[in-house]
Amino acid sequence: MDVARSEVLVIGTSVACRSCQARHGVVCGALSAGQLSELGRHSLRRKVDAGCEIIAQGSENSFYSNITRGVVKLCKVMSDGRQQIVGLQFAPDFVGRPFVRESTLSAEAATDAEICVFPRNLLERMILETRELQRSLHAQALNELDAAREWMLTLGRRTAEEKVASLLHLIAAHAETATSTAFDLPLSRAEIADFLGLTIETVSRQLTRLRKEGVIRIENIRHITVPDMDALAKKISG
Amino acid sequence: MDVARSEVLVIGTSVACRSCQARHGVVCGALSAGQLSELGRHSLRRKVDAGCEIIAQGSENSFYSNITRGVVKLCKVMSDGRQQIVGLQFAPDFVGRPFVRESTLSAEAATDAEICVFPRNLLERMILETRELQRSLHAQALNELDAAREWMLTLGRRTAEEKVASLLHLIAAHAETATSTAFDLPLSRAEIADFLGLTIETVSRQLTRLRKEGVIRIENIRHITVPDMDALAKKISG
DNA sequence: ATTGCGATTTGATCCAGATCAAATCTCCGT
DNA sequence: ACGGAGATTTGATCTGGATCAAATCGCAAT
Repeated sequence: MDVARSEVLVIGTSVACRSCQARHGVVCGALSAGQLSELGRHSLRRKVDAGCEIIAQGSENSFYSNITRGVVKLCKVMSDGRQQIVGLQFAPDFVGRPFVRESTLSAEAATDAEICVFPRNLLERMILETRELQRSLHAQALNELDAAREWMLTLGRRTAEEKVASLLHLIAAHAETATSTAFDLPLSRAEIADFLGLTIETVSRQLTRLRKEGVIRIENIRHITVPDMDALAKKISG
Repeated sequence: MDVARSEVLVIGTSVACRSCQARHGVVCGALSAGQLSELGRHSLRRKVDAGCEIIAQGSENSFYSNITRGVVKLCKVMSDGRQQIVGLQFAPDFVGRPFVRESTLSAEAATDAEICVFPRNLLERMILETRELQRSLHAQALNELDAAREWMLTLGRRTAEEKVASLLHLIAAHAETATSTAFDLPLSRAEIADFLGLTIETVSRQLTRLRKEGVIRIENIRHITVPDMDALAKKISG
């Protein structure tokens, strides 16, 4: 854990998990008041800056988290440096791979974020004890699997323009604004490229192409508006 | 269900699921004797030919299965015909997407196969009733998620030669022979292309390239031997 | 305001893999 | 054995996206 780039807000009190529960964190939302209090005593709330590595690829899975604010990217890197983002997670998702010792991917805050961290052993014990927690984590795993497979279609069979449009559509769907026609990109151009299996140059060219076609407006480098969401959707062949 | 291309072996007796249990089917392996008997009374064993569609994309999820023999491919197709295989499943995997009404992908037998089919409602009730079944399906979902993410790296960032080598490596790992240095391809060239996000021509060229390099021998169109598994692994940049 | 540096865009060229086209190979039915 | 049709391989060419190169932008530190 990169302590230098994170700030621990609360340690070792049952207060720690109130925030998760209030936000229906996948873990905390499934626990009884008593369990929540026990979890709270052993958990901590962390504020992490964009870019902070929460889990390192190849490291031991010694803790898990709930995301309470912000966006987390899941990334796999090859020994020669090529890398691929294999998932984006948003509040109130659970982050971690239960029941496996070593992580096969890294998890990194894509934006400034807040997470609620619990020790591995305690969480795994609670999963075994608590039907509702297992059910809730099972449901998240199935949703992530659906998302991963949808993304496999994008990676394998869509063109660069369709890929970029798919990403914008995905981000818009998770944007917190009611209109969701204007949103901040949680990813840099390089991260977008790593998500789409493209280069930054191609991402940039496709964004300017969508802009010239009038499908999006690039208010500034991190902020996009979509005048007509259907026009964007039409760019993604179903 | 494409009944024309399948053969129902046993219907409506508690015998039906013995085969799943003996093979440690993900579902049947998690049930008590009493539950197994109830499941057996409502399940049926089917023999399906290669190419038989088990679940159609967009259809209602009205039943689930255990694979007891053979290989099943999970496939997504776009309206313009482009398609992507998003998963391969082997015995004793469970096939289906619990808790979702409509299937977002199709499942098709890649080889001749046998599956044990249960009705949706019964299985979902048993999941809610039975810790061990939920645990077991949760574990499979997590494993499929790991596999899907590994494959996203392959789709997004590996070259055609690395992709083909990755596929051969994957198949070899699931081959049932003890040596696993010689195996049958469960997929045609077209299916391999759809799994790797390539065209059949590129798949064919990469296979002959690997053959000319001495990494594989193509005994016949569906049968490969790998003289030195490490040489194959070296073709896949980690 | 000015400098400096990383992020982004834009331009020029290249190339891995797609596309188009044609042989071969397999295997099934007669 | 003989057709014949689909599957596979091989060849020729094209092209979308990569790579190499150079502005330009954004913004934090001075």
